[in-house]
Formats: sequence, structure tokens, C-alpha cells
Amino acid sequence: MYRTHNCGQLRIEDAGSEVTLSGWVQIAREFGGLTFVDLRDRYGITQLVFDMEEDAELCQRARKLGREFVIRATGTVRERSNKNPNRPTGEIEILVQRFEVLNPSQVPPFTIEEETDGGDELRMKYRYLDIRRDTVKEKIIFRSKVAIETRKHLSGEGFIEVETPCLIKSTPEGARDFVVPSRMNPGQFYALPQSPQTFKQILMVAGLDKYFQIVKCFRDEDLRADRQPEFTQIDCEMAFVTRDEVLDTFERLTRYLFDACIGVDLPAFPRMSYDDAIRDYGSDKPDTRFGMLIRDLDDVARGKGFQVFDSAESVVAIRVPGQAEAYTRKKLDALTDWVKRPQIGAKGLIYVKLNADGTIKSSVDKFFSQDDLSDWARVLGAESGDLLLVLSGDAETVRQQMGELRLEMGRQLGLMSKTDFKPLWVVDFPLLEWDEDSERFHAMHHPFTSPKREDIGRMLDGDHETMKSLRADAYDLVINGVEIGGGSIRIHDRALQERNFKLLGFTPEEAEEQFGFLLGAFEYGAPPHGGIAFGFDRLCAVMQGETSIRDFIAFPKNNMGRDMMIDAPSRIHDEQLTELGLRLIDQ
RNA sequence: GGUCCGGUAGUUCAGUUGGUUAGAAUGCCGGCCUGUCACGCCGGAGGUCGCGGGUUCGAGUCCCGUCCGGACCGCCA
Repeated sequence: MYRTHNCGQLRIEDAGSEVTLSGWVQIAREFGGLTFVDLRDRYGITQLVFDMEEDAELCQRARKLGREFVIRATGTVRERSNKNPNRPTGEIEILVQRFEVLNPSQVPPFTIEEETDGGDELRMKYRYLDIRRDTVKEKIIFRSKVAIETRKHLSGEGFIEVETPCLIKSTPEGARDFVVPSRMNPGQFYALPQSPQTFKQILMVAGLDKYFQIVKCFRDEDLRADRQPEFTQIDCEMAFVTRDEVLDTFERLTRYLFDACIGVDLPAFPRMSYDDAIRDYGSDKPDTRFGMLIRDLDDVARGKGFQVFDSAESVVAIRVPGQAEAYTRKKLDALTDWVKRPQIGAKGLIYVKLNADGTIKSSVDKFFSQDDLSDWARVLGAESGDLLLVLSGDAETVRQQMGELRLEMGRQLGLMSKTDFKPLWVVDFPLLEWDEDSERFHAMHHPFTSPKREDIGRMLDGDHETMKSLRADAYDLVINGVEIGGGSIRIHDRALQERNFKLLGFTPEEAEEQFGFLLGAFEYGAPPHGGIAFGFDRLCAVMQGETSIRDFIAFPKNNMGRDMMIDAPSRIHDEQLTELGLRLIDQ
């Protein structure tokens, strides 16, 4: 038997009993006549003690143990004379009678402790050592809990988990596909799914009514800290539902998960239109943990002879409450540099300080009177002591820039607490998005998204402004400025789907070739349906207040999409290429 | 496709206007220590300064190229 107990289990009540533990040597501490070994497994750490006076040979052998050796030890549980209050097992220790090394270990390349000294590269290469660390291990375990609770809740609501295929058809819409050559069909390729979108719609046509799946999805796009080429979604679809029923269902799921997994009772999920989100937050994924809403100064700031504003399409501002004094010239200069960075790209930053003594000091005093500036303050609802930050430029761009600045101010002022969760639904997204490069419209969500009922009649107008004004029955769940998931009510009518494809620039032939199976299915009694997909890795990260999803994935890939442990991707043998009918160019 | 940051001991990093033998911490090895739990004390080993080229009397330091890692923009229906 390898063990009678695990390393996190024994307590003072077990004193006197003989036990066997197996695990990894965290560290050995040596004294003249005593040796302590911290034995670690998934469940905790238990101290082993070897006493020279009890058994000199055994104690000498214990001194040869290195870090990460795997051992089995048998001994008696006893109360410690010096207790360690920092560990659940800290009141006891095992006086070892015999032990054996089950497997020795090389000296690990980095410290396997909560605060590791290992850099990301090493941690990924030796991920099996990294996962031994509590912080990483706990995230992997947390992920498992979220997955299990998701299944529990959705199955309790009558959802059926269905697996959809990984080898599917490539479509040029949307993200790049990972493709897989088919040996039996030379010159032809499967694609890995970016999402099971069409399959789950087909399942609704098939009458399964409520579907879900915790499923891997693949996108061959450049990566970020919160973006991996393969990632996991909680993918759902429901038949005979309105938008509000979908939102209610997944609000319940989200509430349940936060309660069951981290014991947080979420506040109500307000609903905000896409237009309002852009107007107030300069983003379609607003962080609503704090205010500082974006306001227009067009009416009060333009036409006063200040060239920068007068030539700009839009002047916007935020009010930073009570910070007039704290933001010194030096800090404002730093903020100006911040907005001028290429990632933000603003030309400059204008500030207005509403001093406590009632005077107003701004960086544009030469161009605006105190009365002018008072008007700005009035528009923003500002009081004395407040700081106003103003940007100008192209209407769309300047709102985004102000949105970024707003977030930066939130960070600087510590308004984004990790334990504060502010969820909301962003609704009424535009149906279409103009793409400058290809000079055509793209589906903002995806081509199967239904326009809002009242907009269907306007779908064939064809003029640019009308197209831009079409609204979709699409929605995103946003928590703390992170897009947790999104979905829509789908089109279930062949004619409407064909019309939508046409708006998106598909020829009827292209539509038939790529999505003929779906159009066909719509002709056999497709029910009205809609659904949603949550980014599972991201949801786990947000629940734990983390921004990087990498540690919530057991074996993540790096910036270049490489798995640094197994060193993939890699070349394949010429025979494999030949068998697949492939030849490489210039490799 | 682009911008920025980094690469020096096993590891995390420091290294001044270019100047003698490249340092610290930690880890590792050896010694001492009977109550440690970030043990302590003493001693020791450990370096292709990512790689290639250039400038210079002299390069870890400056320049060019390249590889690798990280962050971001584009991209992510």
C-alpha cells in the first residue's frame, strides 16, 4: 500500500496511529541530530521527522533525500512540541520508522513554491513541475469545479450535452481556420471548428430543444495574454426562446456559478444598449465597477476659436472626482504621454482643474474663459475639487481613446477591485460592420444572427447608412470590462438567411456551397432558436480576478502558438507529406 | 504585417561615459548544529554575457543582422 492517508489529512486526533504517506519531498531541514522532511502531495504538506537517537541509520538515509524525490514513509503520528499554525497539519508530525525512495528527482530548474523564481518560459517547458505549485494547481482544480457546476446547473435546467465534431468544413468568414489535410481525400482539408455554431443550430432543428457543450474551439489568429489558439467555450442553444429568456437563463447560470464556485452573490445584471455602452464608456465591454462616464463637450467647447477643437469632429471629456489637487503637473504630463503612446494614439490631453477655492485652472486658459470652463464643468456635473480630462479628434476614435483613458484612471485610482464583480448585458449590437479593407459589410456577431424584428423590413435597402443602422438580436455578457460571452437569436427562416448572406456579399452559389446544409435544414421545420457561448477559460480567470487565462489551462501555448513542453508545432516526415499529397514551398 | 521591452551563474536579476579578475540573492555541493518549518552559521563549486558580424587599443556595455521570450496594435464572423 502506498498510503493510508494523504499529506493534508492528519490532525492532532490522529496522534498515536501508525500511518503511511507517499508524496514529493518539498524540502529537507537538517540539524545535528534531527532531520525534518516536508512531504507534499495535492492535498497538503505533512512534516516527517527523523531522530538520530531513535534510528541513526534511517536519519542518515533521510539526509540524502533531494527536492522532489518521491518517497513512501511509514511512521507514527505525534503531537509536535513546536506547532506550525500556518499549516492545517501543523500540529502533528510523523516520526518515521521506515521509508523508501519510489523515484529520485533531478534538482528542479526552479523553486516549486507559491512564489516561484521561475520565468514563464521555464514554467511552460516544465509545466509538470509548475502545476505542482499551489497557485497553479488551485487554478486547475478551480476550473474543474466550474466545469462540474456548469454541467450540474445546465443539466438541472434540462440541457442535454451533445458532442459536435472537431473535423468540419473550412469557411472563409471570420477568423482563420486551422486546417487538417485528409489522407483519404487528397487535396481536401477539414477545418477545426471556431465554434460549433451551425451544429448547435442543426440540433435545434433536430428537436433537442436545449443543448450545451463544454467544447474546444480553435482560431488561427495572433495570441494575447487572454487569447489562445485553442480555447474552451460553454456553448449553448435553446429552441422556442425570446432574447430575454436566453438572458434570464444564462444570468441564472452565471449567478449559480459565482455562488457555487466562489461564494459571491452577484448584483443584478443591468442591460445596456451597444450605443449607450459606446457613448458612455467608449467600449462595447464596459467596466462598470466605477463611473467617470464619457460626456460630449461639442456644444460648449467648439466654436470658441480654439483650433484643435474647432477642427476636430468631436470633443469628449470625463470627470475624475476629487482629483484636481492630486494630479500635479508632473502626473498630468505622464498621463499626456500615456495617451500619446501608439496603442492609444491621441494627439494630446487637455485638463481642467476645478480648484477647491473656486478658481479653474486648465491647460487651455489662453483660449477659454473661466465662464467657458464652468460650462464644461456643468455639462459633466463636476464639483470643485474635480479634475476634467478632455480629448478631441475623430468621433469614433476619440471615444475609444477616452474609454482607454477612463480605464487607466480607474487603475491609477484603484477603482477596479478584484473582488468586486459588476456584470451586465450589452444588447442591440449592430447587425453589420463595415470593413475598410475588403470594402464590404461583415456580420458583427456571425452571419446566422437575426436582425431585430423591426429592422427586418429595412434589410434590402442597400444604402450604407441604413445598413449601418440595422440592429441585431445579439447580446454579450460583460463582467468587469471582460467579454465573458456572447450570443444571439438566430435566423431560422431560409429566405431571411439568404437575404442576410446577400447583404454580407455572399453569392447564392457561395452561400449554398458553404452553408447549404443549414439552409436545407431550415426547410424542414426549423424552430425559432437562439443561444450563447461563454469563454470558459476567461470566465474562470475573471472569477479569480486574474487577467491571464494561461494558468487556467493545464497546457497553454505561448505567444507564437507554440507548446513549449512538447515543442509543437513541428515538421513532419516527408513520407507523411507524400501520403497527404502535400509539398512544402521553400522550407 | 507592425510597435515596444527583454536575453548576463541552475534560477531571478544588478552591472556606471566602453576600461583590471563580470557581481548579488537564491538554488546546488561540503562541514557544524536536537525543534526547524523562508532554519541558522562556516566554506566551496558554478559564466560561450543568446548567436553572427562590425566599430574600437579595448565591447556584457555602442552599431547592424539574426534567433528566442514577453507585452501590445492590426487581426480575433
